[in-house]
Amino acid sequence: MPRYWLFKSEPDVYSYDTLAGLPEATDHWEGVRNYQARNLLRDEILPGDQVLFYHSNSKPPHAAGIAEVVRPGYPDHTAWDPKARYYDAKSDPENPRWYMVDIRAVRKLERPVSLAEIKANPALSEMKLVQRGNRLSVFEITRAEFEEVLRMARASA
DNA sequence: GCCAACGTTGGC
DNA sequence: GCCAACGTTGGC
Repeated sequence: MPRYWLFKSEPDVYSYDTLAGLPEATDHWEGVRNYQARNLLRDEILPGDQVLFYHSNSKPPHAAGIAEVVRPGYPDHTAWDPKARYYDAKSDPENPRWYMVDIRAVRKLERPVSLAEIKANPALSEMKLVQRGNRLSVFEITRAEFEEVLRMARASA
C-alpha cells in the first residue's frame, strides 16, 4: 500500500511546472534542512508513494499537482556544496545529515485547490496542512485527504 | 510588511 | 539541561 505525502515548495523557487518540464519529469527533492522531515525522507517515504505537490508563499497558496516517489532516501549531496543555497558545513559525507528522495510529476490538478478551500472543507479539518503552526515542508496525509483534494480539483471552485 | 509559531543556537 | 535570543516559515 502506498502512503501519501504533502511536499511544499515556493513556486517562485521551484514549481510543479518546473518538475513537470524536466526530462522524465523527475528530480531530486533537495534542500530539506529539518530533522523531522529528514527522518521521513530517509526512512519512511518509498517508491510508489503518492505526493501532493503544494505551492506555499503564493497568492493564494494551493495544491498544484500529483507526483510519485521513484527513488527512496539517499544523502542530499547539496549539503556538501559550499556554493549551494542549502550548504551545511556540519554535514559530513561520511555520516550524511540530510536526505532526499526522487519524485516524478504524474499530472497537474485540473485546477489549483487553494488553502482557503481546504480549510473550508470539513472533510479536511484533520489534515496536518491546516493545523496550527505547522511549518514542516514534508509530512504525511491520509489517502482520504489526498483523494478529497483530487475530488475538489475535478469540481468547480 | 507584519507577526505568530516554532526550531536551533549557544551561554551559563 | 535550561532557556533567551535569534532566524525562518509562511499565511495574511
